[in-house]
Amino acid sequence: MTPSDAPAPLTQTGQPGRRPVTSRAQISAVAIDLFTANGFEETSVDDVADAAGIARRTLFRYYPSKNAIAWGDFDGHLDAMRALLTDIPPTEPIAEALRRALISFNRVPPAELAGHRRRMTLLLGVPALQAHSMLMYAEWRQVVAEFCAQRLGLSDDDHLPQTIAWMCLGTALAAYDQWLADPATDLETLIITGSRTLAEGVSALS
Amino acid sequence: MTPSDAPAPLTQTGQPGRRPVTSRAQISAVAIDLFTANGFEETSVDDVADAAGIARRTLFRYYPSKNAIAWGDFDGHLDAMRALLTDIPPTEPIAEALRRALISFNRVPPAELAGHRRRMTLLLGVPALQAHSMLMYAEWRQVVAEFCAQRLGLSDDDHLPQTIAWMCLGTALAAYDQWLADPATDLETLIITGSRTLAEGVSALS
DNA sequence: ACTATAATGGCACTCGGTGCAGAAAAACAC
DNA sequence: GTGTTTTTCTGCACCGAGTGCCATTATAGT
Repeated sequence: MTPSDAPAPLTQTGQPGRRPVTSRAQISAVAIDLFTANGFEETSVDDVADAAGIARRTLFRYYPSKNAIAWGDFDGHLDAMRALLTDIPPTEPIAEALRRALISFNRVPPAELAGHRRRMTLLLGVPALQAHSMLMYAEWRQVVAEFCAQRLGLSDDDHLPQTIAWMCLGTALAAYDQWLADPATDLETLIITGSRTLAEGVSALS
Repeated sequence: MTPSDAPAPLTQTGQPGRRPVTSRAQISAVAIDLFTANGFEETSVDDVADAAGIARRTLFRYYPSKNAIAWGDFDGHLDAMRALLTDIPPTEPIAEALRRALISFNRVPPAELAGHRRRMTLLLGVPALQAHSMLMYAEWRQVVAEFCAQRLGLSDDDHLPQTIAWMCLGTALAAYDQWLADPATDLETLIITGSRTLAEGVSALS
């Protein structure tokens, strides 16, 4: 969740060599415009390259695939999530820590909210992107699993941390689905509600 | 989880027209052999078609994509999951119902265990298949969500049923990952362990 | 033998993605 | 300014997945 665009591949001033003509962020923005307006499948990579003012071949040097364009800079946000979790004091119970991290991670400035919504509509709505997102989520889950493992004195790839990471992902994505389906809802409220189920479990329901 | 091969597109005897020369199940079996032996990316669709003794064009009439071949007949198993859930008596608490369904759904006859393992190794290990699987999981989640919604007197697409469905999926997949990583583990035991976290929540851990 | 039906198979085409080699821009040295 | 080095951009040829179209082949029934 919460991908977006950041600086990324910008050559330092003072370095030799030709300057990049554009940026990953700009390409992603242009592409999302096209995808939203004309549909993802209906928009070819050439269309995006043309709109971005670069050659097709160049586009594939900024992004490894058409799917990846829609995500923009995700690695940057992964680092943010990692920082968020490590900054939480060890006194905080693990369920509360995850709840707070989920909320902070998915908070977006009001100015970016509309754009964020458009992007997430694509990522969670277009089948090809739903599928591709699985690969992004895997990295995100790993970050959560590392935190849980550390807290529980286990290894990253142990069963329990991985299970919790999956559940956190589910909590976030279920909230996003609701939020996208109904613009009147508040994403943060949904995440808080979901975190309750995450913390208290399914047996607390019946 | 737990895909496999079933009859699927077999023309009824007594019908006019040419008989199918093979079956979805057979194609999937042949393909998994190739994928496992030579790698998924390294194996072309033509390779699979040749090994199955049919034309490339014909292969795409059995399966809509290369990715789908690895899954075999999933819809059949979806129906099984649906039946499993509806057969559980309403007196059973929801957490217990989900636990039992997860266990039954993922139980495989010992004779098929080795093949199942090979298939799941591909599905959960190859990036392209991990991604594609997301689309299968979506249908599976929907089945679980429908059950939860009915139990809780809510709509299929309400927040809570969808959240629970996501968590169930996570429980199953985390168990599978562990099982594949270490052949000595028992899948059912892992699912039972995961179901505990699902039922009791994360706050029960610290 | 003739007809209707359903599956197979070949061909050409689109599109996503890659390897390669050369052109273009920028910094620096002289 | 000329030349060198570094980095990016671009065009081209190529591969593999997936599709539309149409002819071909096999089966059942008359």
